[in-house]
Amino acid sequence: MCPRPYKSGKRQTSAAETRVRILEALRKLLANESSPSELSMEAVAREADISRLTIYYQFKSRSGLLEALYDHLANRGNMRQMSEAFREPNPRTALEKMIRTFVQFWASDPVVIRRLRAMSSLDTEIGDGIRARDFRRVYAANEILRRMNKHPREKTEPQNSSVAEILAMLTSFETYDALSRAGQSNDAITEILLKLAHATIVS
Amino acid sequence: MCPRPYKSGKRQTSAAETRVRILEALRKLLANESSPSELSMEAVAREADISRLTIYYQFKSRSGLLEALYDHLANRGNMRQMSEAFREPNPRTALEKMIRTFVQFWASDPVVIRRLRAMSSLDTEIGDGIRARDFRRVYAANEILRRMNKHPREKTEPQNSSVAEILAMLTSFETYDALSRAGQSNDAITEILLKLAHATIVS
DNA sequence: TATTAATTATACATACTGTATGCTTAATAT
DNA sequence: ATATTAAGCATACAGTATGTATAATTAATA
Repeated sequence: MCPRPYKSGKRQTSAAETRVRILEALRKLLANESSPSELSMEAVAREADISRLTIYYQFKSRSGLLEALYDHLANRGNMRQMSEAFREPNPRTALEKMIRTFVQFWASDPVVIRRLRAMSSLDTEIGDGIRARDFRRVYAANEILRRMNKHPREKTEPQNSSVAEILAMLTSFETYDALSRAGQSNDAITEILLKLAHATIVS
Repeated sequence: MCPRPYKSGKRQTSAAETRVRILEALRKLLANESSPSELSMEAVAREADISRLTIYYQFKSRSGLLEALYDHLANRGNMRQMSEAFREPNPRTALEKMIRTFVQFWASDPVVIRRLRAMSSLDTEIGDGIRARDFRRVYAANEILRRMNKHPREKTEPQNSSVAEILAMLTSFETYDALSRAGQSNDAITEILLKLAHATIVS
């Protein structure tokens, strides 16, 4: 009857390790080209060498598991570099760093990201979380444009208000994926995006 | 024991009508925003007011049904305009017509196309068919570039060989969808793509 | 020593895919 | 006119998936 908090300790650490092991198992299965939609909770549990019910215990549902994977991927890819890009005083350099950061991130695990995003298009639960993260690129681009003074407070010109959205589109996974699947190297993609971004902001 | 061909007649016509009714039912279910992944063969059968087994009879499997939908959508959207773009003698006008054609097509049923493409990313059976159709845009862009004499036989410059792939990326559904979801109108998207395409071919 | 978090085992309800078998009906061929 | 066939449907079944309920186990913590 007495509530005992159990703030932290080995148990929490152990549980966190379990979560990572589950997420890594999921990532491994999704990365396997040969198994496209053979993604069952039981398969993930087998791969992680734990019980199927532990997944439900740690991540409420299938959707919860997949949503957690997106943040896990952001930690694996170097998405922390984005804060570095924001600290960059020169806005043009900031834009360049933003482009390079996202190319590197999308390239870190394209197959997994592609499939995860595909599932999010079919499941609103996951979809909302990913769309919110996608919108951060619009915000980041807007911030950079504001610093360039190319984007004053007055939004009279509709041409200008769409620039951030175009930059967000250019730095999207889908843009990277289309060019990557066409055989372009990551460096080549970066160059292409830098040029297109430049053409966008000077127009 | 005697083989009787049964070439054509009312039965084939009736079967064709059934196929269309099934495809339209599937399209309606996929277009319904509220039902994301509640897409079962039984639901399609109910919507089409036929038996579930008729779907398997007409389209071998679930994958077969979804693959058939893509061609069905191409007929509904005005994809026949692409041949018109090809007959255009002026290559710049041809590129413009290509962009307008695809914007119109993607806009014809974006929710259905998005989900269908998402499923194709998870199912190799459907995925191959859609990737083959996507590649037609690279071919079309290459043809237009060839007519512009911007793309001679010698492929010494890697810069030039990637132009067609960039144009194919710009006319992709994902590019349209990113801009459309950001709130851009179809006309605005067309203008944006025309500018980006222009910036690509003059670089 | 009692309590609790984390994990597991067993079982179950529900739903979906795909196949097998056979039946019906209307169109078609001889 | 009669046999044949395509199209569609009813029932049943096997296999697999998600998610929940219940209870048991183990190790960490109060």
